[in-house]
Formats: sequence, structure tokens, C-alpha cells
Amino acid sequence: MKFESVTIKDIAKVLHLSTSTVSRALRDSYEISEETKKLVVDYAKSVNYRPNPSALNLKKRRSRTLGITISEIANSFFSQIIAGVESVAKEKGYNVIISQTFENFEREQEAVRNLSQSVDGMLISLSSETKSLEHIEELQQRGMPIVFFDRIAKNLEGHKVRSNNHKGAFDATEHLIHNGYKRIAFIGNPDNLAIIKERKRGYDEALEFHQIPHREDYVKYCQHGGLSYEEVEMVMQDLLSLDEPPQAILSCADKITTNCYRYLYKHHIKIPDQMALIGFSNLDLTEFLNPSLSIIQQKAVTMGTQATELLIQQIESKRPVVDYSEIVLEPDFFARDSSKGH
Amino acid sequence: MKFESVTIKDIAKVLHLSTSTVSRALRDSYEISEETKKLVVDYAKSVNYRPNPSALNLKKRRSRTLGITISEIANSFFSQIIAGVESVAKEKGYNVIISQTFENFEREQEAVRNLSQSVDGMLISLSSETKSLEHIEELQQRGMPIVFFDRIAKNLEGHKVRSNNHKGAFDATEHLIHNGYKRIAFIGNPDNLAIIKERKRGYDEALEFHQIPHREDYVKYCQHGGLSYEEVEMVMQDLLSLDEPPQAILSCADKITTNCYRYLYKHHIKIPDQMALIGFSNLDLTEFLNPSLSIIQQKAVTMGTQATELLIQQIESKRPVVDYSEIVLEPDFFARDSSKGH
DNA sequence: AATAAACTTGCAATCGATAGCGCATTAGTT
DNA sequence: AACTAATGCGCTATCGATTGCAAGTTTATT
Repeated sequence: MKFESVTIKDIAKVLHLSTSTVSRALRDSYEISEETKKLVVDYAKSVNYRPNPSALNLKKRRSRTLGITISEIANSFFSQIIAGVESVAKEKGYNVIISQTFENFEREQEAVRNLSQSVDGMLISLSSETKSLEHIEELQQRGMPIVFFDRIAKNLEGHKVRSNNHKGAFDATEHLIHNGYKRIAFIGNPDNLAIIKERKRGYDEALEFHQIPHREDYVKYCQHGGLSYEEVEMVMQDLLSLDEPPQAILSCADKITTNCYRYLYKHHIKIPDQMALIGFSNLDLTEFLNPSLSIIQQKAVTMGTQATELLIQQIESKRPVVDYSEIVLEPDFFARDSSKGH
Repeated sequence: MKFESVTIKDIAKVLHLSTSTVSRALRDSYEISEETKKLVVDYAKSVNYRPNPSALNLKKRRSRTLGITISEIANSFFSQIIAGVESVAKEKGYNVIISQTFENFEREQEAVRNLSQSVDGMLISLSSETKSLEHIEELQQRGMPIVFFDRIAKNLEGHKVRSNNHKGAFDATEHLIHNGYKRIAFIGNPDNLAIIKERKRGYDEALEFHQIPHREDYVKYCQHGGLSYEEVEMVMQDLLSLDEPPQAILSCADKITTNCYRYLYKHHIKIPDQMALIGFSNLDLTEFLNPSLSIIQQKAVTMGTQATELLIQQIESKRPVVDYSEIVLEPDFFARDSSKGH
């Protein structure tokens, strides 16, 4: 069963004109008489003519499609970003194709390579397991506009939109310290991600600033970004079986935060009395949780819109872009009960 | 700045072959000698050749792209559906383009018409404000495969995947009744949506079954699907200003449920003592809310995968499909504190 | 009236890939 | 040796739309 649609040829035949005349009439060329234009335009409207995008793409050598690579859609942070991306894209006449990496490097390579032929530009947030950037560099060298967001590539050129991760983590850690916590654990995605390095640095510096000794066994990385509950469960067990377990946790990813909360809840570990928790999260209902969850919230929608605007700007720029911007968005901090002092 | 990619022509030139030979070699045609094939395939791999999708689409008259129309991505129910859709689509070699309607009829018409030229088939969940189905019927008549999910179109043909909405609402209402509530309000999207009609029927029949008088002023519809807090706020104020306000609420959409919860929380109305709440929701953390939220949860990911499988099946079917399936998924019910007896 | 200028419109090539058909060249048959 | 069959490859039209150029028609100019 195939979808039959009206082509310029059909219109030409009916109106006894050539396809070139029809084409020119539809794009309101000065070469065509008003009379003919009206005839063509009216008829085209009556049969609901829409140009075939593939033919157009082929001819114009562009697809008016954007590719976005993220770890997972079913994650409030990323779905908010997508909402932002979609809104700007639609407004400027672009479609969006989403690729999920599920934090896997091979999937990311595949996604990027696949997308490369179908899109005019890409929005990329690296996966947790990404070790090499060759697949991205290669495309860039061939002229593919790429904007990095959230999990940016430090060593590659290109527009970048990210949060102030250092500040987010520093403030959260300091907040815990102010509330009397000294034994503070850090759980994040792997630190080959620049954002995690940044957050770790914020955490480290806050400890240092308040002269709290740094303990290596309080620092944990989830290789798969905490996508599965089990991964976080193992980390938590590690932490809790220490001689001197931490009293508070700083979690550095939406999924990890959620799964930490879930773990503590499941094991009847009182938050914050037995374990305080504060985490990066863009979930909607954190304030209504029991106890309410302290979070560092990123400006996800804004990140999506800004990145998309930069990307489209780069795609449509006549001359190669050499001057790249790096937009830094300030995260919002919400201190709530899960990190209350004791 | 445009992206330059290798074409079959480039390969042909380098290897001193014709484009047709290259093409045939790449698709492993019997007409080409093993020797030549190897030459071509190896070279193609070395330059990272990928066929131009637009050219392929044009030639094959298909795009290997699916369109999906939903109200909003940043909604856990729909983002879970998308996750399901994407997984099946990727596996079968299809891309997915998402269109958001934000519950608006005009946007839906636009989305459907726009998509019509770029996709091989569509997955549609109607918007709350959809009154007419002409835009969809028109496409169907021209042969566009369309699968309806969640908010299906009762009067149109096509594969359908939905939840057992009647049962979900009936069980939830009955649960409230068993817990001693008699004055139960119903809040839903507009009832031009079949799923809302069904849920309303479940609600009605549960009341009837337990011989509880039905009150028209306890039934409220949010025209915009509760997308904005203000919309739900107004409904809540209406309900609470009644002489005899309800003691419990059955909410029929993710967003409405969340916003009801938010309203009650904000106005310090104790759940469930002053107002019980139970709602359709696919949020992740409802069990950890304070109080934990009773929900009717839909099998969102499954809905996405099943709908996509049906769609691809229909797209790839040689003969026109005449026998349409309607898959009904049973919702899961979680009784928690927000609907506890009093 | 003759020629130039201004309008309109059509022809044909093009974008990248595919496939029907035909043409060599080589192998096989009698 | 002569003819058929098989193999390997190239030419060309095609998908739908665009666009440079040519050509035809009408109107304006002298």
C-alpha cells in the first residue's frame, strides 16, 4: 500500500503547462504572468499539493532536518531539552530526528554516522561511555555543523551550551557542609564526561574550601549513567558497607538521583537523618516527595532552544563559522528536606 | 557551509567504473563479478560511503521514516511511548519524526499535513481539542498507513492500540467507594476523546453499581488537557466552592493528576483526609510522594512498541490491509495513601 | 513597417541512486 | 569452426523539483 501524492507533473498535465512553469509559478517567479500564477496556485491549493521533500532535498542538497543525540528520551531532563529543540526547529521549518545512545559508545557512533546523511546539522550530548571523538571529528571536518550541549566535548570546536556545573556542584556541596554534613559522597556518571569532571571539581573545591578531608572511597562513578537501578544499588551498597559510611550524597545525574532515592526508600534509610541526599534533577514533583528532595535543576528547555538557535544559525550561515560561542546557563538550586541539617 | 559526502559517482570515477556497476556491486548483485564487487565494497568502506537517503527515497518512493503525533513530549506517558516507538523503529531501520500538538486542533492539522509528505506511516494520538477527523481521513484515503494509539479515533478504520480505559476508571472509582468515599469528582480532558468517554463510563458505572447518585457538578473537563496549572486550578476552585464539595477526585490525565496534586499541596488541603486523589499517571516517583499517590498506570512502552510494529507491518504489507486489529492493554492499578479510607 | 525590447513559456540538465535493456567478451556445444 | 549461452558491465531513463538557456509571442520604439 503506497501513498500517492500530487506532483508538479500532475499539475502541469492538467493545466497544459510545463513542469518548469508550474514550479516557477508556485514559487512566485517574476518570469510567470500573474494570470498563470493564479491558475497554478489555485489549482495547487485545491488538490492540496505539497512538494516532495526528498526531491527537494536532493536538489537543494539539504534536508531541513536536525539530528539530536541523547542518552535516553524517557528522562525528564532530556525530554525537556527536546521540547525546547522541537519548538525552535518547528518555528524555523526544521524537523528533528532523535537518536538515543543509552549511554553506549557503539550506539553513539552508529547514531552519529546514520544521522550524518539525513540531517543538516546535529545537536550532541555525549554518552557516558564515549571514549573517543573520532566519529564526530570526522563529520566536522567534512563540514557538518554540530552544536554540543550539556555533555559537551571539551577538545572539539563548535558552539556549546552547558550548565555551570562547577557552581551547581560547589553550591550543593557547600549547602550540605553548612547543614553540618562532613562525610559527603559523590556519585556521578563516568568522568570522561567533562560535566562530571566539572561537578567533581566543584565538589572537591567545596570540601577543600571548608577544610574537609577528601576521601577517595566516597567518590563513585556509574559506568552506565545509573540507567539501571542495579547499577546504583551496587554503588550504594559499597558506600554503606564502608567502615565510616557517608552521611550525605551528592548525585550528579537525574537517573542516579532517582535511583538513590529509591534505594534509600526501599531500605528504610531515613532521609536526611541517616543519609542526606541532594542531586541534579529536572523532575517535576521533587518538592512533593517524602521527604521533599533538594535538587540542582538545569535550565533544560532553554538549553534546547539556545543550542538549536546556534545550530540553525550555523547551518544557514553563508561563510564557515570560526567564532564559536559557549553559553553557560546557571542552574537553579532548591534546598529542601532531603538535605536538611541534623 | 555545506556537508560534502561521497556519492556513487565519486566512487565510479576513482575506480573507472560506471555508476550502475558501483550501485550493483554495493547491493551485491549477481551481475557483477566477485572481483569487482570486492574492489567496490572495499573502496566504499574506506571512504565511508553512505547512500544519500533523499535520492533513495525519491527513487523508492518511501522514506523509512515514521511520524508520531502527540500532545507533548515533556509528559512521562508520552515520552515512554516514544521510547517504545523509537526502539522498534530503529531496530527495523526506520527513523521517527515527532510532532507535538499541545492539545491544539490547528497544530494537529498542520502536523499531520506536514508529516504526510515525509513519512511512510503515522502514529497518532489525537489532541484534546480535535473535533473533526477530515485531515486524517483524507490521508487514509490516499493510502497513508495510520495507527492510532491511546487517544484513538473511534470512527476511523485502522489498527488501534489503547488501554482498557473503562476498567481503569471503574476499578479506581470502585476502590474509592470501597474506601468509604461517596462524593467522587471526575476530572478529565474533553470528552470528544474516546478515551475520556470510556473513563467517564467506567466512573459512571462504578457509581451506579454501588448506587451512588450521579452529580453533574462533580464532572469537569479541562479543555486544554490540564496542560497549564491555571486550568486545573480553576476546576479545583469550582469543585471546592460547591455547597457539598467532593471528598475524592478521579483524575484522567497525567498532567491533570500532577496539577491536582500540586493544587492540593499548595492550598494545604490534606490528602486523603480532606480530599482523596487517584489518577491516571505514568510518572516514576509517585510512590515516594507525600502522601504516596494512587495511580492507574498505563503500559506506555508496550503501547509504543505494539503500535509501531503494527504500523511497520502495514507499511510493508504487499496488499492493502483490510483487517484491522485493536489491541487493548490492561492498566496497572496501584492503591496507595492518597486514596486511603477514612 | 521593421526591428528591438519585454514577456511568457518550454526544453533539458541536474541532484544521487536504481534498474531495464543492450552490447561486448568469453565459455560452452555440436 | 560456427553458433549459442553465459557473464560482466555500461548506457540511459527515471523518481520530483529546480533553473539556465533558448525560443516563441506580444508590445513598444523609431
